[in-house]
Amino acid sequence: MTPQREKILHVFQNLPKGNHLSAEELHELLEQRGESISLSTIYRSVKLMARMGILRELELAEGHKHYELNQPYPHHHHHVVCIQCNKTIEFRDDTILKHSLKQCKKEGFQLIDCQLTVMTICPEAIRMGWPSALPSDWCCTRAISESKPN
Amino acid sequence: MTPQREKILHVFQNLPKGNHLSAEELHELLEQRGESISLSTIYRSVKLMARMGILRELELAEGHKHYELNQPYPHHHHHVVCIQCNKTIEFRDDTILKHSLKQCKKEGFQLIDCQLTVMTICPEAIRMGWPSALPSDWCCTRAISESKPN
DNA sequence: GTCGTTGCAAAAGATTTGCAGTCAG
DNA sequence: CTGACTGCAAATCTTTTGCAACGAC
Repeated sequence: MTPQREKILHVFQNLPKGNHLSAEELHELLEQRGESISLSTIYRSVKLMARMGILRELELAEGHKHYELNQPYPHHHHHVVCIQCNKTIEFRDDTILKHSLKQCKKEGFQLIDCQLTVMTICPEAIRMGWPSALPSDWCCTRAISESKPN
Repeated sequence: MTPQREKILHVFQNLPKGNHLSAEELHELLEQRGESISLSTIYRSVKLMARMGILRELELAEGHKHYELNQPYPHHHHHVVCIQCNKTIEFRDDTILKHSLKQCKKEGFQLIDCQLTVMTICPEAIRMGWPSALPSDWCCTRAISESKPN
């Protein structure tokens, strides 16, 4: 545990529920607080923490990874993502974890994390006539307004 | 449907069960068959097909995406991945799809695909004393021998 | 001193994009 | 002719790495 790693962990622990950060975003956020940490260190730290099971590495179809705390049982959650606009919704379903554990036991693997990612088209996009009527970069108004929550 | 897209689709349809290809691998494979398609077109095509729900875009912790056919119901499957060596095992569990559908209905989203990815440590790595005794690039012998299945 | 960690700059990859040429309708 | 698609090369973006310096023990 180094000061840098503590700061990073601290950010995630105080992140509003449902938020997740990319390495780049985490870097900017720390920059703004005057606690600047080099981008390399951030990449190294989040990767390390993900390997230790402290953080979850999320792949929400945006070309870069997002990280969030790997919450133990009661706060463990999964994601529904719109592949058109990347709008993301969290949901809890503890049976998923049970099913994952079952598979792990069966094969002798040790579980670190499990993520159910549900790729979807959001209601707005459907309403807009997806897929034919929509250019590939069209985005919900809602998703646009939420895309920079910080 | 263009000749290039048909060829790509054809490759996936004839891929042995359980295999998945990166854009790069798909490109090489077509090259070898003398049906060369430019890498750009491959990227554009697989992305398009993933958006249409024909292919699944898999993120199996290897730094690049893999694709496979998005099989409907009875062949739909999920993945257990070792985060140490990337060894991947497929498993079927149809209840996952049911749970995903439930969430989609609840929120009014239209399901394209759902993927449960279970991050684990494989038995070999545990036996080797993970995490302390293992360098981050250590890899199971089994995973090494399987890493180039084609 | 040694070992693990950091920051910087450079490198490495994977993926995307601009653009001109091609083809079907 | 128009619109969609391809191939090539260049660009972009994220992530990793080499290396010298630093700090704890």
